[in-house]
Parts: sequence; structure tokens; C-alpha cells
Amino acid sequence: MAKKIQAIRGMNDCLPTETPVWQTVEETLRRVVASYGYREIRYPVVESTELFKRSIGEVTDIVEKEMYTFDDRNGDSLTLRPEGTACCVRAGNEHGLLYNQEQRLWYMGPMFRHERPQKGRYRQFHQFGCEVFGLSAPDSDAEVILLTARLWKQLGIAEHVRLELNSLGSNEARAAYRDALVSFLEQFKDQLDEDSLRRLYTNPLRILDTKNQDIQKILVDAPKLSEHLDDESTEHFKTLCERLDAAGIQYTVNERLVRGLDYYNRTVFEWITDSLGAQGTVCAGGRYDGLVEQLGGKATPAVGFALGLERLVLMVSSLETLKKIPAAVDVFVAAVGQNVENAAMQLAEQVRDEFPSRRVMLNCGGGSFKKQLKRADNSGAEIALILGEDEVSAKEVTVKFLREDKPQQRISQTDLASVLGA
RNA sequence: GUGGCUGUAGCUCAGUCGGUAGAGCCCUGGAUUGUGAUUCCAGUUGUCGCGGGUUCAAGUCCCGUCAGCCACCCCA
Repeated sequence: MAKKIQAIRGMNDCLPTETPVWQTVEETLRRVVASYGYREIRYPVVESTELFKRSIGEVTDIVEKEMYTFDDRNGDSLTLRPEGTACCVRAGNEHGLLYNQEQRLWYMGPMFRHERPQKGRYRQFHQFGCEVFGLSAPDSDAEVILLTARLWKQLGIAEHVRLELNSLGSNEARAAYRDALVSFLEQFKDQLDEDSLRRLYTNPLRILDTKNQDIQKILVDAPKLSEHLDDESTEHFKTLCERLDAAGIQYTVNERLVRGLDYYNRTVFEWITDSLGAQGTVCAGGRYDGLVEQLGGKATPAVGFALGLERLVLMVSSLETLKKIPAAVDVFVAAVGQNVENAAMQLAEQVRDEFPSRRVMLNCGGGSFKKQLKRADNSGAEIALILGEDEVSAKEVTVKFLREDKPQQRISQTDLASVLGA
């Protein structure tokens, strides 16, 4: 045997036993965003490397070490998209969708990050996201959060996720807080671990959500982000919380929640679960009022979120909140004897013509009657239509019920509706 | 990128002290030449992840490597 070629590490096949769950999740997402009037946008998997450097942030892990970057044949640096927001903004700017307009958009598709794979984290993974442009008031923040809350209800996992919320303030407030935090942490420089030291000057806010208990102790006395917020952001956040309260959405304000991507300002939020091991974040988002301008467009406020489809599928499958996966076949057509295969193929086509919603599988490859019935059983079909020489010459068909305790019938081929109708 | 665990039939797994490669499921045939799913009988499962090494002898011990899982890191 020739040497087997394996899939690339961290890039998974989705097998026929798994695709029904994916389809159900995807259909649910589409239905919910449609109910909010959001429209789909699609954009390429490959973009200019510069797009992600300018949006996500030069010193983030994603840009520093996780991107699939390569040179095009003409020497341009290209990157497989590691996230969708930057691409959405690029496409919106390029086609004049954003300036002086309101847009409620959604997207779904594969993203790529070169990380070490583990549960709920893969190198090719799939995100679904929404992006709202042209609206700066907190009711638009509230709307996207309400939309996500509805998703969990529709998927049956509402009891297994919780919402955390924070405000990063304006870019100026965030910068001021950053300086205050750095000068505070510099007093404890000798107690910081390697990761925190590295982030002290590159991305100090990320130190806030470290899992290191010793660092968390130091942080107890650190200056608080909420005390550095500008008045407008404080008001914005207060109104958002009121909207969520009025809508009956439960949340906790987590002052340590800062998010990893540079473009966020004001609202940031995460939906978290305890049922996925270390990868607890199912959905995350926030406001990014500066990004459109940063990517060459006219200043446009924006808010959005992204969720990880693999993580949702894992939750939905393990919690068994979905109904049992239905069989792929309703009717199996068996052909037994000499010269009946043409008639069987025609019968299968006739059933598909007359009953378009019925899923019909035709026996292929011959085989004994016993073998064909076994195939019928394995297909999951409810009904076997059996054609032998007798039936063909009489223009009849034998109907066998595979899942019900009912005697088989022999009916005319013009009377299929009596068993397949409705 | 770092660490721990794992890798044997299509699938789930066993394999003792280093001594001929095993079970169940699945699949195929038969009991039944036109009746599946139940039962009985028979049969096929194989680069023991890959490459080296030690040994008379390696699935078993050692080294390397690849992959999977879990955690760190990071993030959806």
C-alpha cells in the first residue's frame, strides 16, 4: 500500500455522522439573525497580511506567531484570515457600505490560527459573527447581546452559558489607564512571571485576566479601569446595563475582562461556559468605534461579536439538547431477478417526481434479495419498495414496512400515494 | 512555543516476565435460490503510527519523530 496522506494538524474532517449537528446549528444561527433583520456578507479567506497587522495589533499573539502567512507569486504577503471583523470592515470600506450608513451584517466561515490544537481549539476553525455599523448608542450594544442570548435559547444551551461584561472606555481613557497600570505594576516587577513581564509594555491590560494566582493577588490593589473611564463611556455603559436589565438578561460586570484584540473600546463582553474544559469562551465581542477609520474608512462606530462553531457544536452534541439525528433515507427501492433494474431505476425516479420530499435510495450493485433488504435496513428507510419479475410484468410493487409491525402490501405502481402520500 | 498522557483489525479495546497477533462489533457466506432487524454455523480482518537502536528474539525495553487528547500560553 502507498503511504497514507493525513490531514494537516489541527484541521478536521467533518464526517457524515457529525454534519447533521452542524447543519442544525447553522440553520438556527441563520434563522435568529434573520429575525433581527441582519444580512449576510461573504468575503475571501485570504487577505493582505497588512490588514490584520493594522487591525488586530502588531504585538498580539495572533499577529506575532499564529497567522498562516505566505508570499503570493508576485511577492505580496498574504494571510489566511485569523478572524472576520477586519475582513468585514475592509469589504465594507471597499464597497462603500459603511460611510454615513447603518448596516447590520453577519458572516460565517473558516478562520485559521497556528495554535497548538486542543479541545475546542483547532487550526482551521469556524466562526459565525455579526457586525453593526453606523450606530454608536448603547442600544445597539444591547441588541447584539440580546441576539446572542436568543441564540443560546434556540440552541438549548442557555442554562450552560453566562455573560460577562466590561467597558474599556474611550481610547484616551484606556491609554491613561494603561499608564497608571504600568506604573503600578512596575513596583512589583520582581514578582511578575515571564508572561506578565513580556506583556507589561506590549499589552499590559492583558495581565489583568491572568490565571496566575500570585499575580491576581498583586492586582487586588491595582488601579481600577472603572475609575479611569471618561464620563461618556461611563454613561454609555450604564445605559447598556439598564437596557440589559430591562430585557431580563443576566450578567456580571468583570473589571478584569479586557479582550485580546487591540481594536476594542467601550463595551466588551464574553459568553462563557464551564462545559468545554479550558476553552470556556463560546462567544465574544464588543465595540470598535475606531477600526473603520484605522483601516482607511471614514470614522464609523461599530459593535459586533464572533462565536466559535466548533465550541457550540461540542456543547450541543454533548448536552444532547438536539433531537436524535434522523436517517438520511425514507424509501429504499430493491430490485430482485432478471431484467428488473431498469424498472427499479424508473420507479425510484417516479417516486422522486411524485413525492419530492421523500428521500429515495435505489439499490445499486445487485446482490441477493437478502443482501438488498439488509441494505434497506441499514439505510434507515421506513419503507422498502420491492420489484421482482412478477411485479414488473404486473406493473405493481411490493411495499414492505421496515419499522412497523404491518403486513407487506402489493399495490399498483400508479397507486404509490396510498403508502407514500402525505 | 512548553509540559503530561496515549497510539494494536474499518470501529471499541485486551495483549502477563521480551518468546507464533487476540476479543467484541462490523463485514462476507450459509441454515432460508423472494424477506432485513433476532438466533445458530463458518470465514476475512493487521506496515502493532513511522524511523532507528538493544537483543538469539521487540506490540512489549531505549532514542527520535509524527499524530491525537489534556493542560499552559492564547483565543472563538
